[in-house]
Amino acid sequence: MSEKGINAKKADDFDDWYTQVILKSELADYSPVSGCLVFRPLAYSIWEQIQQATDSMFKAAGIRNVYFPLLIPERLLRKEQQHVEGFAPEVAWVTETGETKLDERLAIRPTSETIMYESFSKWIRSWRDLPLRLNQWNNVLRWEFKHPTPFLRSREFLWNEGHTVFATREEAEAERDQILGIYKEITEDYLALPGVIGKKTESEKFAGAVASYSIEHLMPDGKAIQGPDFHLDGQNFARAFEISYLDREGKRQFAWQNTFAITTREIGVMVATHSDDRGLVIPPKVAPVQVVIVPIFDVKSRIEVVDAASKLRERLSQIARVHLDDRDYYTPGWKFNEWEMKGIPLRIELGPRDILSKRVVFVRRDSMKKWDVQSDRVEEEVLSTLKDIQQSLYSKAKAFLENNTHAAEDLTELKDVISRMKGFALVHWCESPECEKKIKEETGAKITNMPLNQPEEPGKCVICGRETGTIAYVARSY
RNA sequence: GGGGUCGUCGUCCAGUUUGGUCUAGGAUACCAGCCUGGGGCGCUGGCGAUCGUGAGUUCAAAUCUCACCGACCCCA
Repeated sequence: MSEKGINAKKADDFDDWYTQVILKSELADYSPVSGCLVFRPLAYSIWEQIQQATDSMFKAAGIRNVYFPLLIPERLLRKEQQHVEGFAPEVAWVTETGETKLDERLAIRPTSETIMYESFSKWIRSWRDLPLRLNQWNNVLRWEFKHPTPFLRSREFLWNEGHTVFATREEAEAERDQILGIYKEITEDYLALPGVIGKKTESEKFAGAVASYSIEHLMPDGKAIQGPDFHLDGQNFARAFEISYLDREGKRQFAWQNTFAITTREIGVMVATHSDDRGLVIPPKVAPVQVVIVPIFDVKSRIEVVDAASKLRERLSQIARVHLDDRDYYTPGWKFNEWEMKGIPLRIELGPRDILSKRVVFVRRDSMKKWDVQSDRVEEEVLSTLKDIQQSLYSKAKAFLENNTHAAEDLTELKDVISRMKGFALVHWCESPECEKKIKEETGAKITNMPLNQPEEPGKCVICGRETGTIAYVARSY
């Protein structure tokens, strides 16, 4: 096989395999700037699917889109103490234009809290102005020091950043489950990616937040990676930016705020989770092309076959995103390999023999199963197959997550779970920073998050043995 | 954060150990033509590289030295 194919095995050499899948499927490419990836059409169209699905759910929830500038004046970035400390090392600055040095340097946004909240403080005057629920789809830049990995850790990435403002703490906190519910639906039902939902620890929470929540995925190499997140900001930013309103009694009150995000990292998690040694496997719901029709013809049958394939495409375009590959300078075998590499969920082959017997050949990408379908049943079979692939990818990933989550009672068991079995350990934890730190030192793993539904019965902290009602997920992570 | 491997046509690699044979070789891709077409098919011809960047050593550097940049791997 030529170098077009992937020559690393997912099971043996995960990192090499991951890089090859991304480059060879033409999802993305490296750029001249380290850590800044080129999203090729395939990756970008997957992102558009994620974006459109998420965006319509946000809109249904009453959230509106805005766009704020890329550049943030330094004085704004410095307004919230913990926020600036959290991001300072990773911020890139614009300091001059042409030959002229700027009076005040401008940060390239690592996130937009500070520039948005400057405006919020002007816009919010009365309880009638609340809630204010805004979102923007954009790019952000964080100059990471760890070495970048395509999609999973890049310096520039694309995301949504939701920024909402409420009159009361209760309303703000109620938004949490709504947003996490949307992210859960996107990750599970669209990307076929299961995860564990929970609260981040104090040391891992977002810079400036009161509490952070996340969906954590498990990668095939047994390491956890943070997915979408949601932050309760309390009144921290409201106080720093003077976002206040007059309540019904005419009293001035600080507002309550939240922020939330899903990023292009999900594309990387999706690739890593579902794909195999042949290349990408894309879940049907986010696949830019769900069905590819490959006509098979020789000189004599060419016109007849392409004509039949075009008619089939017309029919199927009513129910699915379908592409007809009628290029005549590649052989069918060549096309099979290409579309498999690119992860298209379902292939339909149509040749002279099929026309005679009024059938077509189906091949599904996830299982590579091949079977005949009668021509008059094609629509029905396409719909049920796509649905089944979507379901099957999720079930497989879910089983992997469950099979790689183990309870650990003490440090010995924890070490065993982390180093030997990989994946998540579920432990009791006394919530002390000392024990959290010790987990990291002793195992190289960290607390990813704490499940929202905590157990009724208390247990003993995995490190110090003190009684505690808190359980937490621990894993090595990206 | 610490350690390691590597950088040569678009891509993957040989050549570096022992400087001269390199006017840098192969495969693949690409272009033209033929042939084919149910798993990356075959044949002929063609295009394609100031050897990552910069300095140094030398009569002579892809090859030796130093610095920088970048990619990848392992560990925390």
